[in-house]
This record gives sequence, C-alpha cells and structure tokens, in this order.
Amino acid sequence: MSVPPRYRARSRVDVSGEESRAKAVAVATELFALTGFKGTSVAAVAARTGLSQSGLLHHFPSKAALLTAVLEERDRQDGDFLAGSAGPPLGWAAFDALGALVARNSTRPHLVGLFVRLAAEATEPAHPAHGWVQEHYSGLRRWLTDAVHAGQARGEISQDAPVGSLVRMTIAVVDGLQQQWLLHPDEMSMTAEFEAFTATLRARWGR
Amino acid sequence: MSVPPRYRARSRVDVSGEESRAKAVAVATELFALTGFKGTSVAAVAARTGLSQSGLLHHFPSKAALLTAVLEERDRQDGDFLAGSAGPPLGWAAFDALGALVARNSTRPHLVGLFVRLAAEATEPAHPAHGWVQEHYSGLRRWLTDAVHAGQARGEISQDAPVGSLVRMTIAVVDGLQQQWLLHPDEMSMTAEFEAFTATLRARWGR
DNA sequence: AACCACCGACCGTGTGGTCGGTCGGTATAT
DNA sequence: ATATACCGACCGACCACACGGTCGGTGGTT
Repeated sequence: MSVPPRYRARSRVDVSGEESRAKAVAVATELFALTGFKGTSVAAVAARTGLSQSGLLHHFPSKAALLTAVLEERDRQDGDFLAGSAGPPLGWAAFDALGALVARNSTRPHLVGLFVRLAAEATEPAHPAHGWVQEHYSGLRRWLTDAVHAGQARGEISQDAPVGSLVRMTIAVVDGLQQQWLLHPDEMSMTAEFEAFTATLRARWGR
Repeated sequence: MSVPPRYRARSRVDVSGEESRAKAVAVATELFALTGFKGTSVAAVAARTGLSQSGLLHHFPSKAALLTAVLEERDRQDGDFLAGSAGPPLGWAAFDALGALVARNSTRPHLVGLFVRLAAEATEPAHPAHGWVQEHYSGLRRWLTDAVHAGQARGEISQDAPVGSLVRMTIAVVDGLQQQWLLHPDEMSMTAEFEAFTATLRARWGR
C-alpha cells in the first residue's frame, strides 16, 4: 500500500546538462577548498549547485569522480600557464613564470585553499587524490630542474649551484608561503615574499 | 522489559588511568597524523588504545578535547627545544637550532604528518585547532624575528637583510620541505635541503 | 560508603550511494 | 500530422552505516 510519490512541479526547464556539470565542478572546487575533500559532503555540493544529491550523482558516479573532475579542470587551467607560448621558459625566466603563477594565485584564494588542503589530505596513500598529488610534484620538479639545467648551459646560472636543492627549496617556498597566506591573508603578500626569495637566489647563483 | 545487560569478564586489571590517558594521546597523535583530525574517528583511537569508545570519552569529554591534549603534548615536547638552555639562540644560531629541529623531525614522521595535516585542516576558521595553528605561526615568527634582529645588532647579519621576508621564507621552506618529504620520504633529506637553504642565506646576508 | 576506571547499549544525525520513477525533447515509423 | 520509442536530466525516498556523544551501570580499590 505504498503511496504514489508526489513530484514537485519542475521550477525551471532542464538546463543543458553540460552546464550543470560545469557548475557542479566549480562549486565543488570552492567547497573542497573551504572544508577539504573529507570535510565536504556530496549533498552540500548538490545544494549549492541547485541540484538534488541524486541529480549530482547522475553526472558523477561517485564523490571521488567529482574530485577527479575538479583536479582535471585545475590542470587544464594551469597547465598552459607554466608551459609558455614558445616552449617552456628556461633559466631564471622559469622563476619569473613561477612568480607570475604565484601572483595569479593571490587573486584566487579558493584555488590555493583547494591545493593546500588537498596536498595535505592526500599524503595518505589511500586518498583518491594521492596519485595526482605525487605526479603534480614530480612534474613540477622535472619542469623546474630542466629549466635550471638549461640556465646553466647558457651560463645564466652558476655551474656550482646545487640544482636539486635549488628546485626543492623553491617549490617548498611556494607551498609554505601559501600556507602562511591562507592563515593571515592580509598580513603579507605572497608575490613580494617570493620575489625576495628569488632575488636571494639570483644574488647567490646568478650570472 | 529491558534485558539486564551482560558484561564481558574483565580481560585484565584496570590500568592506572594516567597510563591509559597517556597512551590515548600517543595513539591519537599517530592517527591524526595519518588520517587527519576529521578523518580519524574516536572509536579508532579507542580501539588502538585498548579502550572502548566510552572508556576513552571518560578521559576526554570530547574529540576536540582529545585534540587539545595532543597539541599540548606536542608543545610540551618541542617547546624547550627551540628555547635553548641559556636563553633563546640568537643570529645564525637560531637557524642552526631550526636545522636541529628539522633533523629531529626526520626521526618522527608521525609528528610531521600531524602538523602538516593539521595546519592545512585548521586553515578553516571554525576548526578546533584554528587558534592554535595561528598562534603557533605567530610565535615561531616572533622567535625567529627577534633572533635575526639580535644577529644584526651584533653585526652577524647584514643590516640590509629584509628581516620580515627572511623569516617568512625560512618558515615556508621548513613547511614546504615537510610536505615534500611526506610524499616521497626516501627520495630526499629534509636536513640536507634545509642546510642548503641556510647556506644560501648566509652567503647572501652573512657577516 | 565513596571513588575511579571502565563498559555496553543506545541515540540522533549525517554520510555516500542506490533505486525506481517522471519529465521534456527528439528521432523514427506510419 | 500523429503516434511510438527512446534518451538524458533530474528527483524523492530510501538504505546501511559510521559518526560523536550520553547514560546507567559494574567491579575493584581505598
């Protein structure tokens, strides 16, 4: 004697689907950034997207799939940025490009939050984004290492420079500054601090 | 008609209470480090401690209280370390002390994990450890800033050094190296990387 | 008798995910 | 021109489970 279910009148026409999907990714990006992956519920994303939970799950089979979509979108947006229009930047130009990325990130705190939280959460090997984070770091390191080597080849960077350490500490500075900036956004400028760092680098290993 | 509850035979004698408490804190430290605060259940901590969930909650009224205890314990263990026996270290000695702390942390990955995960999680203002993390950073920055100023006063560090940036980038390097180390523990040495960094600093602003 | 350490049962809430269904639109057959 | 078949988008109801936390106890020690 199950009562036949009632359905709300459709409040508006179904949007194109692709549109809903995109909005969901945007919302998820923001929420994951704010409260982390574990700390964000599918229902919350759905609500802010304007869908029911099942509606959202219609586009993404699972929460992890949603995360993957978010990550892919971020890669797509940032991917070209460091690549440069005419091949990847070499030598100190790579550090400038990184500085430009930092400046750009200063405009988008939610993306920074997303990354910082995710990088920490995904340290756990079982985390759905663990592989992604590992690859992200490896890729970044390879990119910067190549640039430094090229800089040495053209005599722009000293042959004595400890390339590996240089690369690692540069990435470390970027990450660490993000952490501090999220904690006290208006007490500091990531851009300025990063430039102070690269200035020190140039003074030590330049020319 | 509630059935009178059965009780398992006590498997072993009640331990001293203080002992259970301490063990719970140790276990919680490890679990929080592994899966974060949000990602760790009270039940899991209880199980690994050898208590029931209620037994654990007998010692700590809430999960947040357990976190507080963990944090206090960490402060207690690390607090004296940077202080030094005869007053806080000044000038470059402070960087050496920091290096020693990094070296010590290389021995205790779970503490590093705890801090990295917590620092990221607690970026969210509503997080129970938000205040703690903010204070932790402020305190660290003040400590290092004072040390650098003292170093300048005794002519050990250049007057031209941008103190604020120097402090911020140093802390950033420590944090960033921890992140990388957690991701690829046996591909790098935090200690070596940190020393390479301080060497650069000394070369640029020393004497 | 009082106290302490501890436990089992239970509760309300929130979780990710499934299921069967409705609806508008479009392609096709007649 | 109309009927039919199908599809993608979406929803409400529901589920099993895990969560943090409460409550009323027991059993040993002092």
